[in-house]
Amino acid sequence: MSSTSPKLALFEQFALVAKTLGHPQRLELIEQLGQGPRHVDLLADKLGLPIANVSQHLQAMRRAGLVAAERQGKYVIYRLASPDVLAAVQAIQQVAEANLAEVGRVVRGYFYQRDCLEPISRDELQSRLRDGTVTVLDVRPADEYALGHVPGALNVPLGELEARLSALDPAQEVIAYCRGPYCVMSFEAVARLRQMGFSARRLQDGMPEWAAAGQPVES
Amino acid sequence: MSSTSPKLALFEQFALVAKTLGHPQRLELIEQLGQGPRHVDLLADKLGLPIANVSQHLQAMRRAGLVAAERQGKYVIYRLASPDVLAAVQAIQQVAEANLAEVGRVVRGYFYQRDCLEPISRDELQSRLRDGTVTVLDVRPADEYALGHVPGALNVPLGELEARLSALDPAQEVIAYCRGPYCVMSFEAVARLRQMGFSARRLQDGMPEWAAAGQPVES
DNA sequence: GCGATAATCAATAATTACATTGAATCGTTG
DNA sequence: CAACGATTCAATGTAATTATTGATTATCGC
Repeated sequence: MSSTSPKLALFEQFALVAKTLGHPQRLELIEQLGQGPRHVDLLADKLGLPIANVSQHLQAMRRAGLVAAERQGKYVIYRLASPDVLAAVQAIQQVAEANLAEVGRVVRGYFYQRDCLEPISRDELQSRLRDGTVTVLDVRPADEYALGHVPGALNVPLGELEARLSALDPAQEVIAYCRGPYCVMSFEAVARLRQMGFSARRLQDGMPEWAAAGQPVES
Repeated sequence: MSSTSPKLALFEQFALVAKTLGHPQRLELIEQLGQGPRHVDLLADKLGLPIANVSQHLQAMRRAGLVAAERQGKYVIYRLASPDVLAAVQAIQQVAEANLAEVGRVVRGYFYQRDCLEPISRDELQSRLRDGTVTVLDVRPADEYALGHVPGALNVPLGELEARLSALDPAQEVIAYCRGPYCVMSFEAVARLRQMGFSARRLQDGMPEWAAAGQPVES
């Protein structure tokens, strides 16, 4: 009566995708890969995990159709299999934020407490970039900046923020961004900048989403 | 330097959501709940699983913020925690369909082979319903029809299709729908109707998506 | 209150997922 | 072609998931 065999086969494949997403460090890998293709060593370094472990996670994700790999010289470069992957992760985050009490608590308590202002949208930033009325700050580590950033953005990693304040024009609004909606770095940067008397705001989401939205990337 | 503690806590919650989605029969439960709230017994019956098993799956999903439960008399009624849940499942299905060879094969081979025509969109069906120029067929089992269906739709379960052909006006186009994009029933119905000389098409997706899109539901 | 029905809980055994270790490939570079 | 670096593979023990069973709680109708 109902469809049994092909349907189960499909659902098992869907489940494989979801199950493979169901691991915090694999989500972190996706966050990294969302910023651009990376090789295994670098990813292992970023996550602070043994290389073999990361390699196995990446292979599991490859089997689930989440990432793709390509050999380049002695490196194996991994990248997201398609932009759909980021969309799926975002959809899951949305469910968690809406329905899991703890997530809501952390997000509202730890994140938004430090930033009562609305973030600036990607489109708005684009147009203000053309006008030249903003300073854009990429507060990620230097290597992530090097692999792709918003055109014209200055790379000022969080740790160097205070030391490099003098490079900023106090008259211009500062827009900070980092890895994505659940990365605290841009929140932290905005909070500190405001304390210093700057007019500062966050960019909506972060780098992976900027690239995924088809905005230009400079490297 | 980077955010460690609150971020890991968040990612673990996200992973919990994804991991909980990573089970074929839990996806089936979500498909059922996407059609409307249900109690445990009925769900167990639909899936052909022991009640205790379904109950445990439902509780796991409740812990992950996917479903919500409410006691009504001696029944416990479960429902999707939010429409986001369907969106997340769809995003995962999209990843699977795009990047997993086997899924693409099954979908194209088993499903689309039987339906070379484009499905009709929800909005188009709405407007043609107002004009009265279509017959809408709900080919799901009677009990699922009873719990909510497209206004004006006739309930003709697949098994009874041939027996009830006479009730259809051969001059009108027939639109069939069932549980969703990966349910074969409407494909099957359309194929048989065409063989009988009817002009038949599928509705895009199915009931859960119809309801999730805010379209009217009759019960 | 007493059965009857709906659902959950508790305990188990089987399976699967995971991190870790050290060895084995693969490609480059001297 | 040998040595090296990047990655994968294979094997291990541990932990987490899962289905199943039977017992237990909650609610209704009488």
